Amino acid sequence: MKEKELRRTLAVLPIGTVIKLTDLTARQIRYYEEQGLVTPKRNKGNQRMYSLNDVDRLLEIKDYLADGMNIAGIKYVYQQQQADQQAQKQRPVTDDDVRRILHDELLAAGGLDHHDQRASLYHQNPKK
Amino acid sequence: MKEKELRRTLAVLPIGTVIKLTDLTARQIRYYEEQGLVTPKRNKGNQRMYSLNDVDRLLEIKDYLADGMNIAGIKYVYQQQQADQQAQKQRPVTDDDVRRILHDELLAAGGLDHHDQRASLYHQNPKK
DNA sequence: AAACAAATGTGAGAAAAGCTGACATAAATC
DNA sequence: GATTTATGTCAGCTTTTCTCACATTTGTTT
Repeated sequence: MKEKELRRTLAVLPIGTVIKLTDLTARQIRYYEEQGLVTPKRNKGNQRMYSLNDVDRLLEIKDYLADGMNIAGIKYVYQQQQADQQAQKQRPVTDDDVRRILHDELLAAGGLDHHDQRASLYHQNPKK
Repeated sequence: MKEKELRRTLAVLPIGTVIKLTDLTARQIRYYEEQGLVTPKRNKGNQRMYSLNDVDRLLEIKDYLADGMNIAGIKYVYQQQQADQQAQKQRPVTDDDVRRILHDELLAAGGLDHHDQRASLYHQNPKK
């Protein structure tokens, strides 16, 4: 997984932050979770921790609802997407895939901005 | 400012998250702030909120300290960097700069992954 | 219209996390 | 051996988050 994606999946945002970022209420956010639309991690104290991807997901949900779709509909959309992804995994790799993957790898290799090798968010050092 | 940079400057991480990310103690993090090495924002409840850039800064500080540098030294380094940036601002724009800027802009224009135009993390909608 | 379901509001009581300020301590430096 | 530097620890208080329950609103169904 590329470092940018990693950063987007890090569950580091408490619900208060998500409230500000999405302009949803805590009640709404927890309700959408109850409905299985988002699944935040929990910290040691059992508090919900969200990733940037979760925030995007919540903004999407907000949009869908504003469009008149109901939660059952949204649930269906996400189930469908997941099914698509599963199917994708079965599909054999084409030449075109190879080219695209190679291209992505090159971008990733050149795009890092770590300050040095000793300590980094994404590659933890062994404890001393 | 490009959206990636924007994301890195968003002060959304409470100290508990930063502790996990940096493996520093709360005491250390607050002490470095006391020494002017980081300046987290505060939320409405007066709690410190850190950005990803702040986290990088803290990891840097950790490295410097591990290298035997003391806080006065680190302070000096950051003052120096800030002075450099100030000087940079005075300098006129060269042809090379223009090329680099144009290149960055193009990358940014093609690299966005917003789901749609209505709601987004980085361009808030007007309240209804 | 009455009843129902969906989505959200609201409040209580408890737990977790964060704050400041003070004092303690280990290691390095004078 | 006295100071300074960097960090640990504790106490008392505030803020945030948790779950659970009940209320309200709006659109749909009998």
